[in-house]
Amino acid sequence: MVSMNSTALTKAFEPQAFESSIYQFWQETGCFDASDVSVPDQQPFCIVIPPPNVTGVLHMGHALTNTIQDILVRWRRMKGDNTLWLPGTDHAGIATQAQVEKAIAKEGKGPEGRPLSRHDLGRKKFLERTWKWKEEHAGEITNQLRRLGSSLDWKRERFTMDEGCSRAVREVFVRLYEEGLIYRGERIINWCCRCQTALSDLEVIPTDRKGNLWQLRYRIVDAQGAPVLNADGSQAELLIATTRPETLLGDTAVAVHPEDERYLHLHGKFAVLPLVGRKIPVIVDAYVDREFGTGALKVTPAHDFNDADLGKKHGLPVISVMGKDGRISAEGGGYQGLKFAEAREKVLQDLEQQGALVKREDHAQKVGLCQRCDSVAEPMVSKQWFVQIESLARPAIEAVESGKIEFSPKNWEKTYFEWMRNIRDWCISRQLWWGHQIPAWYCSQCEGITVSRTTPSSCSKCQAGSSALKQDEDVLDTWFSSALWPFATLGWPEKTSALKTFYPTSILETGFDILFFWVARMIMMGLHFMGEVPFRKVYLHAMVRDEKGEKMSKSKGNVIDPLVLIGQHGADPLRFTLTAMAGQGRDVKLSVDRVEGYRAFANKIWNATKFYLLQFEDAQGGPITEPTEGVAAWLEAHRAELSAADRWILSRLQAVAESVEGGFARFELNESATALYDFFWKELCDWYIEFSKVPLRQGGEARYRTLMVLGHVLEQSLRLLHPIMPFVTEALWQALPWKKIANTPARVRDGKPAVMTLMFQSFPVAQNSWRDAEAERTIGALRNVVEAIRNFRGENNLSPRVEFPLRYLSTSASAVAFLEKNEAAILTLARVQKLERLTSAPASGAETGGSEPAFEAVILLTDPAVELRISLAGLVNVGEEIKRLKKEMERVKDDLDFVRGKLAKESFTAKAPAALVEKERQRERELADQWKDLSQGLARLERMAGGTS
RNA sequence: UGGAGCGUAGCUCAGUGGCAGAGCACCGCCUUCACACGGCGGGGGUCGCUGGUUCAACCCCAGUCGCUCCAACCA
Repeated sequence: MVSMNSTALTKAFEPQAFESSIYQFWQETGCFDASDVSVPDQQPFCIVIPPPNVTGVLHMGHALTNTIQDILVRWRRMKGDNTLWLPGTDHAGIATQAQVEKAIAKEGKGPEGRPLSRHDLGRKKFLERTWKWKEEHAGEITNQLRRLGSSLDWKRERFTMDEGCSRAVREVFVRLYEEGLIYRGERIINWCCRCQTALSDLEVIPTDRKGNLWQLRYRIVDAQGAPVLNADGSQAELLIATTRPETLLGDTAVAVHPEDERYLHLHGKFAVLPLVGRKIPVIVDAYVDREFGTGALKVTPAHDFNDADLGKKHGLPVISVMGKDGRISAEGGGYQGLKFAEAREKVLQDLEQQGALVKREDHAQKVGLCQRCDSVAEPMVSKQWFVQIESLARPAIEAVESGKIEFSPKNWEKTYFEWMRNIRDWCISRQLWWGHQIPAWYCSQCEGITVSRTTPSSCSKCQAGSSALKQDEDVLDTWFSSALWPFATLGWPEKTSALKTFYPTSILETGFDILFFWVARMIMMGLHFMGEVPFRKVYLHAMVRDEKGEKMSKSKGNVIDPLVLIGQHGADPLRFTLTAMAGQGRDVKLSVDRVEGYRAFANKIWNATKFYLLQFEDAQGGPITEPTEGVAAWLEAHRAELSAADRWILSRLQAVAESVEGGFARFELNESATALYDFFWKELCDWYIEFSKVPLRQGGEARYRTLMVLGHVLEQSLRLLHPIMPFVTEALWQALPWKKIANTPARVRDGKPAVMTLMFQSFPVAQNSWRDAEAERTIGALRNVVEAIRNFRGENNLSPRVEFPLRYLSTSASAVAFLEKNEAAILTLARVQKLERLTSAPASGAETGGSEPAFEAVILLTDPAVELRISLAGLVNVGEEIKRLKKEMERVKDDLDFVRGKLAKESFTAKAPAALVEKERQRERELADQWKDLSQGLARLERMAGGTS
């Protein structure tokens, strides 16, 4: 048996004192380790981590996703599953390369005094540098995940560029190529001039920009180049509208709507491109919007996605006028070498000079920005590798349609379908160095392509030797390797036992922002290569924002650093906050106040446990011995001896266990969190522990019994809380006197030593036999009595130090019995001197002339049905009590009016359920009685006030 | 343009066809022997707006306004 050294509990919750040592204990004793093979009747449960960028730092989004995953994993582990949470990091092509390039640039100057670039180092040296950078930084984020408490199986940690993943990438690439699903082609793609690479559609963020809409005048000619004249003999012209005049250098057509009457006479004619002089056809296509601009548009197939489609449809030539450096290419004639923005100005100037610029107006437009660097992404034609995606998408759509994969929240399925059904081929080549180099070789002899899992020794087309072969310089999109994550990390393409045990994985938990980037692609690749979905359920959490609901960003300076919060308040309060606030379908607006509030909750748990332990040490009559049969069995055997409070808290424990389980199962973790918060604080601490002080003081059997109940409830609560707050619960659980290993996880049965940890205790299951409606009613009544007296005290600003006797009057035998039985609890909780039963209403002192109390407060209760009386002599002046009574009467009056109004309507009494009507009638009677008693009490007090003044 | 989500107390959010809830903040009283990171009490809301369904609507339906996000072919 491996155990932890437990130390005395500090006075208050101090997470810094135990978090790191507890994590170390878990990790060193193998608590996180999964087993490649489940034991009989053990379920596998697996989540693969969404791999964070290897050189990244933990932000709130990571904190949220990993908290949620850790909760699910810890919960399933406690339920006895063979649980694997697989860690790893992503090489993050562009992001990482950019970091290293930045570092190099700072280091020195290259030729001509420019900052040193990767090209000065060369590919080999640069990659060496990047690997070194990766090794230096990789530990940072994984250590941060540890600080959060993540129970990841670190022995299986993977990296998207490790040997296994790289092999999987090559395998997938080659197979898809052989199946014709990967091709190389010259097509329009998004190009980031700053990052100098192609981007996929997803990596370009459409952004609103203020722009202009210009109208340009084109001259119309016929096929022979002769001017076309209007009816009046003037030169026929066409006005087109454009937001990007500089692209006209590459225009190969103008387009109008086929039914646009303004342009019918131009069908089959040609336009002369200003500045360039090229004769281009007027094409007709229903795609053109007649309402927009002039209803005529210029077509630039090389630099606009829609125009590319049009060009393809109409067989237009593609003229690329922009280079990868973001400057006009040789095709641009006199504009060559200008940057796009410069070219625009020059083109406009020249057009104006020629009289071809007709009009300029303001126009809001969308400009695509590079996701990484925020610079404008230019559509241009380029030779790239693509995945032919449609045949991969089809089964991926079906998998969700058929329910083999379920999304939560469900409405994301709609978004998923929408995207998948309109999916475009995926550009997978990137002009970077950091990443998986494309396993394609070009032959200098025959120009053939050889695609191979390993470096080929000869050209597959002409058999030329390896010296004739040159590997493609480009690397694959980072998301290409991420798409293989669920099976590559489990050993694919080898048929490993881990793959057999854990694929398909159970749940994929991530943010909806990478639904298309990652989730959809994993589904496609998983289905294609494993023949099975990669996961059964997808849970998409919301975004973490600041307390104002704004996206956290470095530039806004509103970033809340999870590590700072962990340092200040501990990992558990942060985890609890994220859990409590992560309701489905709603952004998480994180406020530090909230974290502080839940730190107080952790402190509450801490002190409640301390209270219990204190009782243990103070036991009178020798140390308390553990029942040999165990606490749970003891409780079962002694059920009949339990008090109402005992049965009540045990009943409530079942209710909270059910809520917690339900919340976890339905991904409504906030429900689990709030159920635990309310139970632990408001029921266990505020009431049960207060009740328990009476029997604990009493000693003997009552004390023993109470310690059994309290110990049991506390220990079960720690189990229920553990998935959300692993550190503090483990620290406290280790300090408990009696612990048994309750279940036998796989690793114990493997013959390794068992570990004494809360992590492996069975997760409480609600037991209906402990549900006790009668006890819940009793305690409810008891609370009513205590609260009524506290309320009286509060409203009269009476210090708890001021004790007074309480007298009561009741015609209900059960109410009398109830008060007699619970006298001790009432005296303690309401701080009452003594409890005295009256058999008849006392007359006021003035009426009897005797020694009866001069005047009394009257408090009416319906459950229990009693009239409480508190002598006011020396406590409260009559005026104050009259005020209180009047306020009370007002409340009763309002309620009574409401109920009577309801009952007065025949439509209600006739159509509402009979039970409800009866309930309302009952309520009306009670309120009427109260009203009567209160008015009598008030009249008496007013007489008294009159008499004494 | 289409789709989704959200509008409930000063703030952040739960919530249910049957008399509106929590945390924080606020105001009283209390250093009561687990906890001042605490205890007890209190004030505070036309549940965005307008209609409809219903005996009964914060909840269901239709519309409307506002905010946020996503997908987009209006150059």
